[in-house]
Amino acid sequence: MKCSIPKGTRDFLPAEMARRNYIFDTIREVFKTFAFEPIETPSLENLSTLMGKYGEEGDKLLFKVLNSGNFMENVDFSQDYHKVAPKICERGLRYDLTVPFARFVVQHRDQLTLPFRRYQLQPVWRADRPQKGRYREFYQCDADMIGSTSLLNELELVQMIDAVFAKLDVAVTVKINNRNVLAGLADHIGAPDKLVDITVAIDKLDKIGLDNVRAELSERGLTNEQISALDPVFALSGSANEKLEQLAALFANNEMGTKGVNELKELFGYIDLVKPKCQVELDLTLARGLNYYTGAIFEVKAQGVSIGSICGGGRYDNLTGIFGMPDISGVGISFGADRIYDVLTELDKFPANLGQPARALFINFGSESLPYAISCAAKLRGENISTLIYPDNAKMKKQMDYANKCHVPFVFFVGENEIAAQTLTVKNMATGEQCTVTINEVVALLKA
RNA sequence: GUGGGCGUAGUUCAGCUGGUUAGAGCGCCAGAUUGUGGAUCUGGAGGUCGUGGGUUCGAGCCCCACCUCCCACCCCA
Repeated sequence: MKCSIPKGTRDFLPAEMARRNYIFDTIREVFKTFAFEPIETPSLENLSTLMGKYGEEGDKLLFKVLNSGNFMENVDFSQDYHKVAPKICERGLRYDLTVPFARFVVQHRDQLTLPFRRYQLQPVWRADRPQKGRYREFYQCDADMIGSTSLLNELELVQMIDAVFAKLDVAVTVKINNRNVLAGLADHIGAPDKLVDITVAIDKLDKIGLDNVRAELSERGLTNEQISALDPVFALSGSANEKLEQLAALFANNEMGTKGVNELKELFGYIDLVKPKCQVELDLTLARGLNYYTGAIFEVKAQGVSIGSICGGGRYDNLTGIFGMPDISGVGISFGADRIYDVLTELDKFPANLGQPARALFINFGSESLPYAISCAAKLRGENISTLIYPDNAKMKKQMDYANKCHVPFVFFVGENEIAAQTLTVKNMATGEQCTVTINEVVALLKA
């Protein structure tokens, strides 16, 4: 039988796991530093929890799970599949970590103290067609704060992004926008109902150019007058604060737009104070498709790597409301671990010493010398030094080869000579140097 | 979901206009005086040519379908 795994999923070899864990550990460390607490939620959610939260496209990309048992019972299969699907699939795999988190907050509200900050590192699934940097199963690393509308939260998210990518040594650009500004814009040109169409089209500006954006806006049902009314927005120039001043003037009589501008002004004011290492910019074309965002929206791109965004997020004012707990605002970000992996690979930014399973390997000289090797190995392990005894009395070359391939830095020879003298002969595999020492000297050497 | 490309030993690839027993490098295994690796040399194993149909006297090569992976669109981490 030929074996395989489903399209868009992957196995991870030890060497890959070492690099992946380096990413997860780095992100987790930063989350903890900012006082976030971990939670986990199930892979499966009730489909009713997930449906309708990600827009039309999102619903299509949800993996739905067929009911157990006789799922055909009492179902009229002659009707449209859109109607049949919810009857035979009551559960689905989670699409992101934010919606399940909103559900979690509502469900456990009695046990949570607001404002609540949680982090969550778990896989999500999307029935998308796989591509570069796009998988059907991938990990998101989310940090969200819920129960506070303070823009200090937004600032801290930017600081966390800055900290993570500084640690990973990746140059990134953080793009920030605000849904209220986009809504204000739609309002400004007299097409408040076209908000989604406007944002989707505008979002492609740097990819397809202004003319094509105009064409797409036209296709999406905007009049030429409405489209030209957007021109002042495309013409904005200068620093973030300068753009915001120009925008404020444009929104003089626009409540929604003014709210967005004021929020952005406050946030950029905070950001100026903390002076992040990464590049932070106001990008009025940033839209983000997830339609539960209501305030700030973020997106992070690695400089010099074309792989899409590696981190994204925003504020959602009423996600918990859908589950029966209104007026709770939350804001959060999600790091895409798999894309970050691809970026680090492309940039060759992984530390060289990852994936070293053992610090020490004992050559097996056969049963006579085994008791001594076992006790020496136990001593090293007791000192938290990862140690291996070669399991078989194989040829020396084979054992040395093995040490080489596994990148074991120190190989130990404990045969009859060493046993007689109660010493160990240790070889540094990188330099080839070899010396005979006592077990205590070994511990000091390997811990160094 | 739409469009395009790829698929030959473990791996990276070769394979001429369809024509006998499908090749190479790397890797693997075994040797080169049985307590010393990364070098070299010698020998060896290993392929239902992605899967299933079809065309043909004959198919790795041509045609069709399916699958995988990759690329673009859509959308997104």
